[in-house]
Amino acid sequence: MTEHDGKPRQRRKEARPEEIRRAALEELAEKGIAGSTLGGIARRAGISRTTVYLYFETKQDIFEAVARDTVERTIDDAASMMAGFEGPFEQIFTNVIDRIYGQLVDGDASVILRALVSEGREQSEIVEFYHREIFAKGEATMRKMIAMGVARGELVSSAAEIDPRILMSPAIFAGIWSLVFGNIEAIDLERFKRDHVSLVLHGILKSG
Amino acid sequence: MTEHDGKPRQRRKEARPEEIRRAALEELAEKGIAGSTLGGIARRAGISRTTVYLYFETKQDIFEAVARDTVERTIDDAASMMAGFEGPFEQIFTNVIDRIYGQLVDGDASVILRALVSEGREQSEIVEFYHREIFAKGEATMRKMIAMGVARGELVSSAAEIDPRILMSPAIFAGIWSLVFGNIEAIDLERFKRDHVSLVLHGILKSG
Amino acid sequence: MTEHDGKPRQRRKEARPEEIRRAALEELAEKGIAGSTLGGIARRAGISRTTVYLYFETKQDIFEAVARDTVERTIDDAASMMAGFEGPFEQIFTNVIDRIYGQLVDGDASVILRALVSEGREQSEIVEFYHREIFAKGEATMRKMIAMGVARGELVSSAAEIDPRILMSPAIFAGIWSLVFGNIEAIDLERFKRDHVSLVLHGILKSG
Amino acid sequence: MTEHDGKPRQRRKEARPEEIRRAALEELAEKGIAGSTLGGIARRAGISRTTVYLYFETKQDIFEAVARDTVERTIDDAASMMAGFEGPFEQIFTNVIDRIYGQLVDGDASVILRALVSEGREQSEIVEFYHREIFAKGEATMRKMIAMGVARGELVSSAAEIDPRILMSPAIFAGIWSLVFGNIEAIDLERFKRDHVSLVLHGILKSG
DNA sequence: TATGAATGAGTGTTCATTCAT
DNA sequence: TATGAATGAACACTCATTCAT
Repeated sequence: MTEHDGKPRQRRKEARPEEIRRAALEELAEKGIAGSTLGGIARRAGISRTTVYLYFETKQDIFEAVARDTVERTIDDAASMMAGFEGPFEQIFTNVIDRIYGQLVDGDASVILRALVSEGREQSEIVEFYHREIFAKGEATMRKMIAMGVARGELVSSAAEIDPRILMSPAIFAGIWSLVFGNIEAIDLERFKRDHVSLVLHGILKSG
Repeated sequence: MTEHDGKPRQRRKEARPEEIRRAALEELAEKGIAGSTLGGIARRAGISRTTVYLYFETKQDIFEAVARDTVERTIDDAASMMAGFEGPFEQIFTNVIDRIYGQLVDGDASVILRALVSEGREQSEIVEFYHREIFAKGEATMRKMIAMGVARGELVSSAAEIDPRILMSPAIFAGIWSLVFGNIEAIDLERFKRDHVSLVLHGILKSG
Repeated sequence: MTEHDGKPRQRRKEARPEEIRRAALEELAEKGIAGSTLGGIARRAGISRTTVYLYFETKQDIFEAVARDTVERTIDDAASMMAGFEGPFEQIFTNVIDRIYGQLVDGDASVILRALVSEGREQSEIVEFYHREIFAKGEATMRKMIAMGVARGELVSSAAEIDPRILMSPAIFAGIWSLVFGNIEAIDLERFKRDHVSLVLHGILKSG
Repeated sequence: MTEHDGKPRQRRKEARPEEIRRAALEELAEKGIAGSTLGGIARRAGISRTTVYLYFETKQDIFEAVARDTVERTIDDAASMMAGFEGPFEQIFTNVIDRIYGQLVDGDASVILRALVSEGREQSEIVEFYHREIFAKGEATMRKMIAMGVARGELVSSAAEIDPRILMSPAIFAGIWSLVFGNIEAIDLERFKRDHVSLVLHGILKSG
């Protein structure tokens, strides 16, 4: 039994890499990184197993490409985030958080996140890449945003000291929760986001 | 070359399952779920590969047992958390958060967490188990704690409405971060915890 | 389709390695080193492909073992050659040549010889091994024999200067000829040996 | 990544087959017959893998052509050998032997020789071809030469009975030795040739 | 003529699992 | 209880060859 179903050979040089990446992402989402096979990817892409090797040197390469691809889109999205640095802090922050959820819960990034957690060995180049390109940059952006809020007098000055990753933790949590427990107990995302923002802004203590 | 190295065959059929579980946890921590093999587990346990089958029906079974095991210990720990429901809310919360970090960042739970994320298929029984026994209970506990804080007048009344998972998200995040990026950029855990608690309590907005 | 034909599992721990080596030698003889597959070896040995891995770590290992094995037997045989260092030179030489043909033309050594020629990359450990254990030793033995002949006054003194490999070249040639052209034009071995000995002893020039 | 590197497409359909043969010979010399790939040949020839199929039907065909090609050159060379059938036998023989070494040790024939030994299946057409065109003819030539020597009274009459292949065996041996052990222990070719000729002419026995 | 795209058949190797003792 | 022996299923990857332009 072979992967592809014997359709006439189609020449799709341009489109293939993208198709393969998409197929790989699908496979990844469904089977996890351990369960993903080249055969599965090929089948999803509608090509033969060997054709994959025309575009990628190795299985690892495919997944790295997928990760990079997703990263790039995430980065592009992040860049557009920067643009909206106007208005009151609350609005900006809400906006940013919204974007993060879009990527991490609904978008492809959640699949990559899972792969990262699964295979995350420290020596992996892709892990370093992700750390450098996504998390470090995201952290820096957050820091800048907070500094701005402090400068404007909207935030308490101690806010500048807080580890910015804490401010976005609930989004990561939501992404993982959806992956693992999504079908058992889905998160009411809108509410969750609202609570997230509200907590970050006001805390829960009475006096403040 | 076989797995076990011929150590004196100790007659401890009672202890075996526990030994295997411990070995599996080690293997899991070191190799990740994809890289874990029965042979590796057997070697660590000092027994032969086939002996494992006397105690567990399948590889999957072992890991489920390990997860359950860890869960139980986590639950016991959680139970002890309940005891300390005295003093001001801030102190209680700090205490609880401390425990969670202990489990999720330093303890065995992080290994299970990774496995959960890696292999987490919704249909998996172990996922349901984990959801039911850990997260749901943890959520309930948190909710109770908050309700208490509100009742005592320490917390804003709207706190009772907040999804309690948000309050512990940074801990989950820290656990995952340590697994994935731990060697690239370690988290200053004490500071992170302090920031976590502080944020949850006060938020970052000025007026409060 | 698997290799072995579904016979009940037989436990033959002791005998297996030898059986596998024999199977590998067969396969080697029939298919050459390029055409030899693990599956073929397994089939010949009447076991499954994976069983081979219980006894050898890699395909390369098998062939090295086969080569070593054959070498050892050849060496043992060579050792027994030494014993016969009595009688007139002509007789001794005839004896030795006889042995060499036995190994190189009829025996397993021809198969190894072919493999050596086929795969003989300089870096290969097995090539060095063969050179050191077989050819160098053989050369030394020949040299000793000739020196003895000279000392006894049976051989011209210049014989001691001749590269001893020349004296056994026809045997190597016959071995290779049999491998390559054996079925097209078989060598009349008895005659060939007689001619070989005669040429080495008397040459073809009239005066002498 | 493709094989050819986009050099200006030269219109030389005449030259192509020859170029491919040359490339194949290179590949054969470097990688051996097992390690030779169509891709490698194409790359060396500076064309694409599929272009090869315009000139040769199959990989096997290429190698047969290469062998034939080399054979032809060897035959041409052998023909020129014939011309020099003047002078004393010793000189003629020395000349012929010299030529054989030139082909078999230094020349392309050694590469073919190795391939022949490696893949030499009896049913192979190329083996028959080689046997018929090279060895049989060489044998005949040698036989003629010896007959001449006997007729002239230079050689013992029994020389006519000797299998002529024996007389050239050391050359074959030297060719193979160089291929296999060349890097470990090179042969001093001049000396080897001298010894070879000397042995064939005089033998090593004292009285003669 | 020339080539890039595509593929089927095959290879060595790993691993969870079963058999026999 | 414990284990060594054995195996089937699977997988990543290679390569000669064909298709379509």
